[in-house]
Amino acid sequence: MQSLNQLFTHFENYLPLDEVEKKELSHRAVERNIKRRQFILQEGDVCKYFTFVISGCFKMYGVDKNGTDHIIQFASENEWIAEIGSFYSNKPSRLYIEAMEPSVILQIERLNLFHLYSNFPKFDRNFRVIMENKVIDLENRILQNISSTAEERYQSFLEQYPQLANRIPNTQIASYLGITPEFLSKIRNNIAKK
Amino acid sequence: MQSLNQLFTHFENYLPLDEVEKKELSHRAVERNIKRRQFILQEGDVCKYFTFVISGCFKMYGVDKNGTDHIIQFASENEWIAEIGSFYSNKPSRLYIEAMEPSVILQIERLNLFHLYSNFPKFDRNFRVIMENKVIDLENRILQNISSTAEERYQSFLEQYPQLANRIPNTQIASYLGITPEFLSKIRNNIAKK
DNA sequence: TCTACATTAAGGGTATTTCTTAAACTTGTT
DNA sequence: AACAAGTTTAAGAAATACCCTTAATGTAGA
Repeated sequence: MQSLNQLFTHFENYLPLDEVEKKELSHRAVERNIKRRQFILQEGDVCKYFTFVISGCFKMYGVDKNGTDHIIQFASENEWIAEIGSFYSNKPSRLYIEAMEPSVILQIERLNLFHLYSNFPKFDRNFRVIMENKVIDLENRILQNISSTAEERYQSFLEQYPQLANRIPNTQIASYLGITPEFLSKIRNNIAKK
Repeated sequence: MQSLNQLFTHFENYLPLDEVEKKELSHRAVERNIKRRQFILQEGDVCKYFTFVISGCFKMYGVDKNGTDHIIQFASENEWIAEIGSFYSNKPSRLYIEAMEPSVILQIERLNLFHLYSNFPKFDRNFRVIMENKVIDLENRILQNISSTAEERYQSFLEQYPQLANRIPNTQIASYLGITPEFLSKIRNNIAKK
């Protein structure tokens, strides 16, 4: 299956899987087609899957008391997305994960992932490294958030995710940066003037 | 050694170590006493150690172009601290790690940690889980940062880290929250009035 | 132990950033 | 064609930074 090969290739960035591991993984990952605007996780539900994006794009976000969305993470091709807290604790999620484009994903259920972890230590290793990289990204984003103006944050977003910036609406970028769409529009206007 | 027992106990929260693993770990962890204001990592240096705090308290922070500190993380008893990006890539760190109190730590060097990972898969497992928990914390903090006012962020800091709040100066809390000390002072004044 | 220096906390006034609201306009979707 | 979603503009309001002063508290050295 094409999608599985893409996932195997992804693991080439870490410790590559051997044939037995590939076979085990292929038995435990399920491919799904997701429509634009379709949810793969809703607030109140338990996050049952670790999701790998084959094609398309997702956002994970929380909704505040005023009904405003706040995007914590985007995930596009070859990225993992899950509400980890809910996934491991089996408790209801406070977050949503929603497709921003028609997408294809591979999903691994909790017990299946546990099986891989327990029988093939390479998965512990690879996911340790995947998580470490996520920690690095999140710490950088925190530093940005507490030390930079909205305009600086927008500029670094453009530098860090040039592909995403062309793909998703500015309203969503504003939500990710923690500013209003109106203010982002003003920022873009300022930048254009320079 | 007392410190090592404290570290072994910490691993009881994950997959507890067996005797061989404890022995290996004890050969590869070095205890150090650190003075208040002493750095265990400075900007431009490579982060050579994964550090476990036995007692005392540290901050990891970046300094912006104006010379202002921005605290990314505190670490006190039984917490890990490292500039992971620098540690694994062997590249110079952009961050500092500094003791806020006289402290005792256990440090593991990169190659020693790699040895543990490679020979005792339990370390991959345990650090995978440690990293996952860090990702959960960081994602919560991001959500707070992009969705709440400074006063709300301060209130949740007090709820989440009541011990720390009594231990460290408000200037440092302000730096962690991404606001000026003056503004935090005003927030505290507002809260007191209620 | 005492003094000197540095750090911390609080407060006031002004400047800047960012939000809110509302409307008009454009683009995309069905 | 019709509706929903995204973008822009603008004015006033709120949040927060910046700069400065004073007072209290810690800390280190003679």
